[in-house]
Amino acid sequence: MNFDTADSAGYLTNQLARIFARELARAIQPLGLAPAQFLVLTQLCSGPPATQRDLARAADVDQATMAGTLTRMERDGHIRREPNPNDGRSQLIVPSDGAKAKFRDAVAEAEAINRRALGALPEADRAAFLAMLRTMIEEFGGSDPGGPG
Amino acid sequence: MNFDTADSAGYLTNQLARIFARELARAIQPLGLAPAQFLVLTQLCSGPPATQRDLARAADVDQATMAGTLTRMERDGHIRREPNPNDGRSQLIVPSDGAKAKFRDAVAEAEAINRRALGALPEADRAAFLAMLRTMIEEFGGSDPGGPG
DNA sequence: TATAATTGCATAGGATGCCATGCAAGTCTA
DNA sequence: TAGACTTGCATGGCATCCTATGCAATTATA
Repeated sequence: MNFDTADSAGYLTNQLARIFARELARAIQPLGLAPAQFLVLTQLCSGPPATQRDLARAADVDQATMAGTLTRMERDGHIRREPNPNDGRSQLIVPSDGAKAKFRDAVAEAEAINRRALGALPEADRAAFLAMLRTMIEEFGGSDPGGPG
Repeated sequence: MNFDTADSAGYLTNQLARIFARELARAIQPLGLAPAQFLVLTQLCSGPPATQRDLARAADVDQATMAGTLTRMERDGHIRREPNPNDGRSQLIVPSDGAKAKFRDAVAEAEAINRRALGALPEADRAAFLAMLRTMIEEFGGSDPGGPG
C-alpha cells in the first residue's frame, strides 16, 4: 500500500500553496501585514464597504476565521468597524489610510512572487495553469468552509 | 491600485489547497487522522525508519511543526518514539499497527479526492498540471521553511 | 403579533505552519 | 582534549483555518 506524493494533486498543490504563503509572509511582514490581512485589504481597497460576512464569503473562509483576522487587523490599526445603518447585527469594515498605503506596496510584492512562480513555466502554459486552478476550484464550488461539499 | 485575485497564481493555489485540505480532513477524520498526520504516515509506511528531522525534510515543513504533529500522533497512539542507536540526540519514529491499517483507508480517500479534482480537467491536461506544479515548486526549491530562498 | 427560522458575530478548542530560543549531543579543530 | 560549531528537539508565541456553540438582531410565518 503506497501513496506517491509526487503524483498527488492535493499534496503538490498544498506544497506550492505553502511556498506562496511563506514567500508572501516574508515579503510583506516588514509592512506589518500578514497574508490573510493582505487578502482582506484586497477586498476593502477595491470595492464597496463590506461586512465581516461579505469578506468571509469573498475569501471563501469561515466566518470565525475572518473574525479573528479582523480582530488582529483592528488591533494593528489596519481597519476600524463602523456601525451598519442597514443592519444592527453587522458592522462595516473600513480600511485605515495607512493600511491603504501599505496595501499598494504589498501588491507589488505579491505580483513579484506570482511573476517569479509563473515565470518558471513556458509563457504558453501560464494562462492555462490559472485556468486549470479555476476549473478545479469550481469543481468543489459548493465546498463552503462551513458545510460539506 | 488593484489586485485581481482571479488572476493570481498564489491566491488560486492557496484556495485550491484549502479545498483539498478541507476535503481530506473531512474524509479521514472518522479514521482519527488529520491531513498532516496522513502525510507523516505516507512516509513511515513506505520507507525505512525515520527521525523527526527526516520527516520534516521530506514534508518540507519546519522542524517545530513536525514536532507538534508527532506529539499529537503519539498522544493518539498512531506512532511511538524509539531510541536511535546511531545518534543519542534523535529518536526513530515507528507507526503503530493500527495506524498502518488506518493509513490504507486514508489512501483510498485521498486518491478519490485527487481523482475528483483532476477529473474536472480534460484527460490530456492532468499530467501537465502536476508537472507545472512540480516545476514551480522546484523554482522555489531552496525555500526552506526555516530559511529564506 | 408571538414564535420559529435565519443571519451576523464572538469565542473556545484543536490542527497546522513559521519564527525564535534554549538545551543537549555529536563533530571539528586548534 | 578543550572550545567552537553544528545538528536534533522541545517550547512558546503568533497567524490561519475549521468546527461547534451561544447570543443578538432580522425575517418569515402561523
